[in-house]
Amino acid sequence: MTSIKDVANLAGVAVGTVSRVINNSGAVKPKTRKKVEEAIQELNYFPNEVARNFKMQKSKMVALLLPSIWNPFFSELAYYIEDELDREGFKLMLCNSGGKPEKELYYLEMLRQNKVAGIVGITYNDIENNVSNNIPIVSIDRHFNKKITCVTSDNFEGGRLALRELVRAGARKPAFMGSVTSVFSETMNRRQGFIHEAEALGIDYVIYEKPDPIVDDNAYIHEFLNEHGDVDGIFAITDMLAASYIDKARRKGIRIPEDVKVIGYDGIQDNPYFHPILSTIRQPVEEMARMTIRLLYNKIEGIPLDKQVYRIPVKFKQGETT
Amino acid sequence: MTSIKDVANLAGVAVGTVSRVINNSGAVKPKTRKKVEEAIQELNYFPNEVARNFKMQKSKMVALLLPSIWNPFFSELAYYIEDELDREGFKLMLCNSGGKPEKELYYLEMLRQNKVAGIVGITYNDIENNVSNNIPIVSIDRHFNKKITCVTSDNFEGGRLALRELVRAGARKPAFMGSVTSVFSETMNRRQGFIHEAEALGIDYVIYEKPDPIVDDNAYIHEFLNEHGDVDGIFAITDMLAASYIDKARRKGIRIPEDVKVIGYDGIQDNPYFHPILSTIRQPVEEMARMTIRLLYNKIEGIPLDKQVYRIPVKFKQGETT
DNA sequence: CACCAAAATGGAAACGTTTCAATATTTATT
DNA sequence: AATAAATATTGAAACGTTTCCATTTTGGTG
Repeated sequence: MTSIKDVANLAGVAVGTVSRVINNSGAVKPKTRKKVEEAIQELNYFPNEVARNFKMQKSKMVALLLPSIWNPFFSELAYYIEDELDREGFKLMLCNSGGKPEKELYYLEMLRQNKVAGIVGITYNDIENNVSNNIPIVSIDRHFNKKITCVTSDNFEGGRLALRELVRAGARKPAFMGSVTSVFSETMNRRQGFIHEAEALGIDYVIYEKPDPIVDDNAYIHEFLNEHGDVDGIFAITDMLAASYIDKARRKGIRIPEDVKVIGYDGIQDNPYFHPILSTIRQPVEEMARMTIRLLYNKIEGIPLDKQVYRIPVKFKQGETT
Repeated sequence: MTSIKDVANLAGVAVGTVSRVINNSGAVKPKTRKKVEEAIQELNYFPNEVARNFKMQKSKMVALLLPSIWNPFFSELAYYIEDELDREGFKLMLCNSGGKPEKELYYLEMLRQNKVAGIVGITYNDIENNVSNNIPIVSIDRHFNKKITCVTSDNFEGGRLALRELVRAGARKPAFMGSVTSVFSETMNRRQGFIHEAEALGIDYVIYEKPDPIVDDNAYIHEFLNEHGDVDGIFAITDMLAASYIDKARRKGIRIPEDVKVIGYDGIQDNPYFHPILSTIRQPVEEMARMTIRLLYNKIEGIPLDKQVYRIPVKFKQGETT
């Protein structure tokens, strides 16, 4: 492989000069620059980025650590994250943890050894405590402790909005469905917002929490259908849960939205060809992604952040289910 | 940062010895090994992977270059690719090209500078000609020239299968819909298989090709509906096109599958909650992903491959539309 | 105990950059 | 034309590994 030394030789200058040319750093005479550029052309030289990273003791690689890229919410997020990173010449390394703590730790260790510039984490562990060194981290949707910066949609407001929309659509007794047991997850606030708004409006409501996030949705939904025949509105904590509920409810002869209005959370549907088109609280994925990366840049450059948690406003997206 | 030198000092040995310990290479006395391991513990030392990559002149990074991770087909693919890579300690770098040639070239250049171990390409350019150096590449679904290895689903067989299933479901006059203008794309074979089988069975058929892949599906589908009222079976070249067709056909009062049977291609739906559940030719995404990576490993290690194109069998997946 | 082969260890070179102090060259000023 | 100041260039050190040759240590054998 041709190196900076070969270029220097051919151009008849010292390696330092070539370095200054390719980095546009320091002064170099136009004539010299030309010679060097010609040599670069001639030899088809390109700088060895690995050597640079090594010498500089830092890379332009950011890791995205998430449960599964297969999940459409995460893949949309990844899309925008990559786009934003690319604007500053950063590269994206993708790590699927499967949500398994041991895999998260394994990746964290690997990332540290690889001296990545930063990490975007969507994790189930208190990663900050495990990353003993100081790789800049921004977390999405979960905040564990005071040290870690978190970007999230405004879950509380989303919960309030969902309740209001259900009521506006005619629901008299709305229910909250879903699992919020992941203690550090921001999702708990969706429930809190829902409750807060219901009480503010003096509306009768049901909280039907799923005790264990792992357990099968089917049994949970069936049980709900049996126990709460009087509910006429559902706020499901995710779109997937909403879709699953609708499927089962319809099989029981319940009409959506006539009998029961349903609102999800996320806004994963990006085409209008698959039904039901969910009414949902849309997470501002693009904005979250871009903000996450810009905050990470600040951290990488040591610029202090003014907040610990950044909440991005959500919007209601009208579908066919309210 | 603590380096191998610090460990050597603390353990009272030479750096070479420490290196042999952490790499399990060469002989080292149990007693010495113990000393070194203690020092490593004590100092919380971990090897600098960047320095290693530099010294070894190779990294364990594989790049996945694709149009958009947001596309569910690609995100599933990426999921399995990452999983397979991880088994051998390789890492995945994600590059969204947006399908734009200039962006593909830009990324290719960057990957070369970063000395990635290999590339998985889902591209619209004849990348092999642009990657003048010899980074190992495996392409998915497109093969441009004789040099580049390609993994694809068995598109020809998929086309035959689609035709057969439409006929089996009762179609008397099936049509092929979609754009195959991307010359190097393997997708052309879907059409060819469809035609081949129709002629073998002596079935009347329609080829309604979309001339320009960029142009809006809506107009194309409307035109089709006006011109081909007698068609009672559709093989759409992608699931998305199938879903779009179904949406528009139903608005016109056409019943699916009673009036027209529809089969897509891809198998992107992985949950049964959104309708229509498409009958489709399912690409064996997981198998394609794993085979791609294993072929790439061979290329990385210089093991010659026995074929140029690897076709993985497809399966018909019954949905609600046939 | 002396000797030898085998095993273990030491230590320097090399990988391709950037950086910086030292030196050389150019330009401006008188 | 001499000098000072500004500009340009050189070349070596350093980054943290691995590797390989040279040297030392070990253990077994006669």
